[in-house]
Amino acid sequence: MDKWVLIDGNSIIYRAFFAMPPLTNSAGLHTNAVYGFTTMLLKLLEEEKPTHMLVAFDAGKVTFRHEGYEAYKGGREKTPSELSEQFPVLKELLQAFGIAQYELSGYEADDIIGTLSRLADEQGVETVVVSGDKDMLQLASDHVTIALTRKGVSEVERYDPAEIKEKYGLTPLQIIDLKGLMGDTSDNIPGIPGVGEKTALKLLHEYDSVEGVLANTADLKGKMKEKVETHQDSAVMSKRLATIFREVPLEKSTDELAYGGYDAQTLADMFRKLEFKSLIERMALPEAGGGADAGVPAEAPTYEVVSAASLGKAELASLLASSESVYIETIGDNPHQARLIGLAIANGERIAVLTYDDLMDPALSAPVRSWLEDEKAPKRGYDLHKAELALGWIGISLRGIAFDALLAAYLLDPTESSQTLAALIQRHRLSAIQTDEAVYGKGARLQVPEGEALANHLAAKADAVRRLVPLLSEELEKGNMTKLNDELEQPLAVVLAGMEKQGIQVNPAVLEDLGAELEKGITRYMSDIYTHAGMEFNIGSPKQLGEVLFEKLGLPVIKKTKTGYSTDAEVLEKLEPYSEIVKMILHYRQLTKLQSTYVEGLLKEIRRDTGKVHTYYRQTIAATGRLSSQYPNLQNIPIRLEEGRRIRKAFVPSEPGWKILAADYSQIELRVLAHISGDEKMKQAFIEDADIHTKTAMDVFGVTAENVDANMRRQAKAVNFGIVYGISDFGLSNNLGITRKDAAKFIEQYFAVFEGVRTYMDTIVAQARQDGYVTTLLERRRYLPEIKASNFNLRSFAERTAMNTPIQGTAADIIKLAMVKMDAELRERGLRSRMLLQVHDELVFEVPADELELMKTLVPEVMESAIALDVPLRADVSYGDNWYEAK
DNA sequence: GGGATGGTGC
DNA sequence: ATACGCACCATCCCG
Repeated sequence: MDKWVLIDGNSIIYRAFFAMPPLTNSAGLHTNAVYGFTTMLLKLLEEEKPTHMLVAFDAGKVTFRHEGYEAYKGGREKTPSELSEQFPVLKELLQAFGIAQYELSGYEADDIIGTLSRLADEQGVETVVVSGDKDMLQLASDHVTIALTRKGVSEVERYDPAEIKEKYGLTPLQIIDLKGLMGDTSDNIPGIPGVGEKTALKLLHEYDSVEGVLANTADLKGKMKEKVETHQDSAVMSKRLATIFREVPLEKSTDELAYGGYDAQTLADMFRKLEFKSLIERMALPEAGGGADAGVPAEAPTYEVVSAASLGKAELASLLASSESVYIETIGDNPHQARLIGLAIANGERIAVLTYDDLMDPALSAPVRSWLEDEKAPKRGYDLHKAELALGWIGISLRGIAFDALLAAYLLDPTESSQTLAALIQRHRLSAIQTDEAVYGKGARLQVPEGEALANHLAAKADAVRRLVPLLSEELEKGNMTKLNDELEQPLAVVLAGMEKQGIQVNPAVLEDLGAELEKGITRYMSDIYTHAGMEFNIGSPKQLGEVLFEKLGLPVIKKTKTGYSTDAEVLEKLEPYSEIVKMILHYRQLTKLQSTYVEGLLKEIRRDTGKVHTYYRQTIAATGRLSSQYPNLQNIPIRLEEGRRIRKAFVPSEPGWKILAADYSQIELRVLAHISGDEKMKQAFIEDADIHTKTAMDVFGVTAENVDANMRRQAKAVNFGIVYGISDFGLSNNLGITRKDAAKFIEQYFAVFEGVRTYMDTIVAQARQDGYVTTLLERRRYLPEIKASNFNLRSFAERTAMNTPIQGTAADIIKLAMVKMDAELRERGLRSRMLLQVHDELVFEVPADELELMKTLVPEVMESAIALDVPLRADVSYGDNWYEAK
């Protein structure tokens, strides 16, 4: 199915020029209009996925419209040189994109587009016309929609005939009449003086067209009649000028508009010239600078793709023995439900591909299965954690994972948003492969190809992995992260997969009972809220809620969001004194949150076959090195409020008589801070195992332990938290509800006591500025380019990150170490106890009765000895019949 | 389908 | 003229 996108080049570049702030590259070339144009192009490419594309330009100054009306487009300001110098640049850029461009002497861009859109109509090709000019609406039809720039350039508003009808009450062709009547000052088209949009629309609704109006001047009255009658000729001429000419003698065939995608290297070079660094990043274009070796040619494959079925036994065995990489393809985000598509195994010469069906054919796949399960056969791949789970659910255990390109790429830059294989190999300037989206489609249009197309794609990925492995290994080595990868993250991936496959039992009856109870509360609050408001509305809609609270009930507006009134909990708490309805809304929110996210959400995640939920820990998401948890997220199960905490009663052991045992690190982040800052006072506090917040209060307020009241401790606690997050007076003042000045004083007092902490904060920021990155105790790294930004916000954010990441990241390192050690310990001791969950500073196990006593001491022991710091680590352990009881 | 808003955890 | 760090997921609402 073809899709054409036709762009009015002149119109868009003008819009872009005026919409964007001035921008120049270091050579002094203005680039703002080109930049704006580019962002619009990218958006169009992504959203429309055109098969054909054309940017049309006006050619020269004189067009056929000037014949008979020389003043056409007269009175326009001369194009500023800052813009005119960008035209040739834009044309060069379009070439780099591989997008066709066209101009024809004597015609305007409108006319070229009008002619093409006529062809599109005739051929029934779906087409989008992009312009900033409302005139274009006359081209709208069943097949042609018009996208007009709204504000800026990248935002467009689309019009089909129905929408034009709705907005103006006109057909597309009547848009011409509209302009005939009202004129257009920017094109110096006169229309009928004194007739604006309002009047013109009224006339057209009555008489349909310019001709209709002129034929019925008798019906008109007074001034209006006079105006129309005296300017009849002007109206007719204006209509003619406004009519887009749709019979331009094009010298281009529509085949020449075909868009085949851009060459990443060419585009990257162009962007580099323009200094569009953010776009290079965003599009994951090859990084290294132009020069002689720019433009890595897309090499012809150096390998042979074969179906495993076509290989002889010996051939397959030899390939497996010499394999350098494996790519295992799954479709679907949740690996516990992902569809296994197939796999490709590569050595330098040959790549064998097995489809899912091949894998399910025992005769054919036996050697491959045993290779996959062979601990001693090393596998180098991409996202083998996910592969291990997907394989696990079809009865194949993946063993012998030696290297994972995804994991390595994450360690090399944990903030990189796209770690897809396609992005990775572009970053390493290897010859490109197709993106998954290009091969498989997405969303509703997801369609996995069969046969050769699939085999080639899997093979390309396996080969990409094969070539990436040595590059990534070397980079890890350079970054001192080989050990982190080989001895912590990689082993952890296997431990995590084990926990996830094991899953945790959830008792649905507990959730259902809780759900029924919540439902009652929700119903009650809902009706109370309606009564109070004097109307029914959707309480869950911040928009409607805002209208009720701030317009109907007239409560004071505390805070606004981009789109309207803010109604978050912080705002509502401030509104409590004004109306009883506020508290009801807060309660309603609490209950519906529990109901939808935790009761219904969790029930949906229970697998019928196991009665368990199997979360998926993602190891390559969080910039600090923490894990994240999905499907369901088991790292944010409520605990703070009793109502929510009861959700935890549903998490139970999977075997009768077993217990849930949980152990959590006490103050691990502050202990880490004490260690890395070396602050003597703080270290001493932990060595004495004091209550750190009380101790902080004593030191900061200069009082004895007995004189620390609850409020002082609360404030000290807030400061401690602030310190961990990279403190600012603004943040602390916000949190404690005190003035910024007082907060600043508070922080100053804190630093006066904990001098070592102050020194650490200063040093780490300076170090980040010098190195461009910060590290954790185990050499995990995070780059902070914005630490040098001139923008205060960006820079401050980077500075806080520099303070926080080593702390949060080291804490993550430590619990990860504990997990790997714990897993080994359970194995070596032949225990049946199972590690099930990790919640950042907590580990959750299920434990048979006869191992309970042992585990109560073993778990904290392993956690506390995971690493030796200058302060002791402490883990508290508890257990019960469910997660709630283990407190 | 995706952005905005809001809320849960550590 | 100023958002203390890191996540995931629900609903609403617009296109």
